[in-house]
Amino acid sequence: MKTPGDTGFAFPEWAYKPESSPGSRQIQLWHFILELLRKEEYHDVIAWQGDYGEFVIKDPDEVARLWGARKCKPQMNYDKLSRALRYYYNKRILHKTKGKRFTYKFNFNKLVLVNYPFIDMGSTGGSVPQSAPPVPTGAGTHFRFPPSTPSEVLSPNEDLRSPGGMFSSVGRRMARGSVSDCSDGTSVNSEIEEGNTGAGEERGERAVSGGGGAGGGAGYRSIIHPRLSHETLFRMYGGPGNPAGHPGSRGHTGHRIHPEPLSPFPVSPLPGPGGASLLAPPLSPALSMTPTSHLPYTPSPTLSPMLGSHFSFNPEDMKRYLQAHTQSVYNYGLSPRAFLQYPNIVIPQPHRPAADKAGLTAERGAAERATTAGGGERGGDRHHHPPLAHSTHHHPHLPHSAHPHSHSHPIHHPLHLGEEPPHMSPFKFKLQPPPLGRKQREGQSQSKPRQSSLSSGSGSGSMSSTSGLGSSLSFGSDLSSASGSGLISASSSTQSLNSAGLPKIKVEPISDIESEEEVEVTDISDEDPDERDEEFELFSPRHFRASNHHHHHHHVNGTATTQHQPHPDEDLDEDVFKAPAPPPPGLMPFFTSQHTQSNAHRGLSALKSEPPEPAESSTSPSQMASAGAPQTKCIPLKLRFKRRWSEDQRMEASQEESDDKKVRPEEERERQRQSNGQMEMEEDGTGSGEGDSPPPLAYEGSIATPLASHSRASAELHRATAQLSLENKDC
DNA sequence: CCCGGAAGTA
DNA sequence: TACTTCCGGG
Repeated sequence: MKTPGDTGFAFPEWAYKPESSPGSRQIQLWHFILELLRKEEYHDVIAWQGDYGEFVIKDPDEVARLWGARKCKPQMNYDKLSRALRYYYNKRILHKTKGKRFTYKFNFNKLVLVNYPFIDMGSTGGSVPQSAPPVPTGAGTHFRFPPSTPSEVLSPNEDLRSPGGMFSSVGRRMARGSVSDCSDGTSVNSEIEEGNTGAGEERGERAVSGGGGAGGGAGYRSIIHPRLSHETLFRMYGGPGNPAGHPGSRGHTGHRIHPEPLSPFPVSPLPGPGGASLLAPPLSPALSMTPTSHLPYTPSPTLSPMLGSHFSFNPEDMKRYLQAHTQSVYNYGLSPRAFLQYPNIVIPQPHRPAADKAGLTAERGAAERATTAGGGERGGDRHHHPPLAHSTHHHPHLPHSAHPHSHSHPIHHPLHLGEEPPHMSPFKFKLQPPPLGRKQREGQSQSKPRQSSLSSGSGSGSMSSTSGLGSSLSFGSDLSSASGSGLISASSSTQSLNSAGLPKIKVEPISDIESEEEVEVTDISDEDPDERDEEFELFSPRHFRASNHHHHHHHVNGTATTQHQPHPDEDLDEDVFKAPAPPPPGLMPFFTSQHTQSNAHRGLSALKSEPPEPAESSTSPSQMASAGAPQTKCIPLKLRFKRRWSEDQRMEASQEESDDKKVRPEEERERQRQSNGQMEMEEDGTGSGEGDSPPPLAYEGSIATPLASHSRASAELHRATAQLSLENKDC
């Protein structure tokens, strides 16, 4: 069967397709929507509003018209367009915000991650639930993926054109000419074109093409959140101090960690230029990749460019990446899941950001024109965001190739990355308290299951985002996972990696862990496991979960155990993408720690990583479940399901879940209804694949692979990832 | 308005 | 694959 493994982490095709074949690919609706959203000009017709990633189509007809123009489908109307949008539900690109007319919400997890794996949404808000992007009203702010600016900077070579540009470039393109083709041209392009805020950028059309390979690893930009950003960024790029870093800097100051009330996205205001916002280095999709999902489309080998090479990561890159993540984890309590992928790597200790700030330049700002708009919008929200300026001129330039680092940390062996011994100690992650937010939200939500919600306290119908959430998301699940401690010695990475030595990661357990777990467990059962998961898709658990689910849960006796597994398919789907990698044994434990463990445990067990200590054992949910698992059992399945559903629906945002339909609706449902107990079964086939043994990871190979491949791969990746070009020419 | 199946197109 | 078109149903 497909082992996802082999593909490894391919993203769902849809995610990058556009990029992959820029020319040919037609623009996708979501790209288009984003494009419109990012232009203030169109605020009258469509704008960010409300929660993270939520946008409202203020003028459906106009949007449809524009879309139709873009696609040369004069017959387009909102009804059709909306149908297309509805298809995104399954893809999880969007959700409908119920109750609000013409309001939809992006699931950035999927989108962003997909496109920019590196971005850590998590870091950001840690909290950002999923969609975080844009700040709602703020014009400048939005999240422009690609800051318009600098794109060039980075990629002179081009591969990436996109980083900076993904959208921006796209937009630009569209605007420029591409759109025009439609005869009627409804002005679309023109409109779009002009709009761009980004005036600053003109960017010369990018010379994109080229593929110059030169870049080597260089230039990726990552999208990072402000929080991480600096450091991370720097790391990624190389020296902090260097120019490269500077561009983006946004955050100086303490960065806005706290999101403004309005903007969910902590980051949102990316600094334009330098901020770089969000781009992710193409490196490894794997890591973050989480995303995807279930799509029916499995990752076909075909698609990804990378396939051939798989992903090869340059060790360096990986390292950086890891560092970044680590850092984020460390700092923000993100889940470590990322690391799974690279068992061998030792993660350097994250440094605390404190210092980094220095580097940042400030954003500057300003450009937003937003002010004017007022009339149209609904009023309420608006921006308060800091203006961003595009600093066009000073581009940060980055060294694309020039990272100082590149050589600086040469990696001897790919595997060896972790030269520095990670300090074990520090690595515990205790998460800092999450900024807040999500939990509250969750709480609310939990309390009120969707529909009923009204009653609950929210009082006002919308809890709307801002208010409550601050920034963080719920770490709940994540946390737990994160917090877990584990000691791992990667004993064997199955892979060949360790040739030299494997780095081991050791995590020290934090005392509270257990408690957490327990709590978690409890919670889960009670509350809603799903929710958590969902929320975090990004970070966490899913990976683990996915695979595990099926297995260990089983009906353990009635107890459904942690997850209910209502939708097996879902899991599967996700598995496909997310779980793909068999967790490296060694690591697993690490991650596993909490609930993770449970998941992990399946894999691990096979592998036999170190067993958690006895004490811990208690923690693992699975065990608990099996053991006594009182938790779950208490709740009737139906209830759980019900809950789940309700939540599901209610959480539009949350995303996932709905999969079942797509895949095999019928079966699933039945199962759900009937047995909760066993639905998993099937899955396991998948999951287990063959045994637990994880399929070989793609990256492995790559990693192992010498640089050569990597360069190529990276280029491809970059390209793919980076650019979303939307060309439309074809009408 | 919104949903989603079904069929068709490229 | 990603819609586009049509459409019945809520």
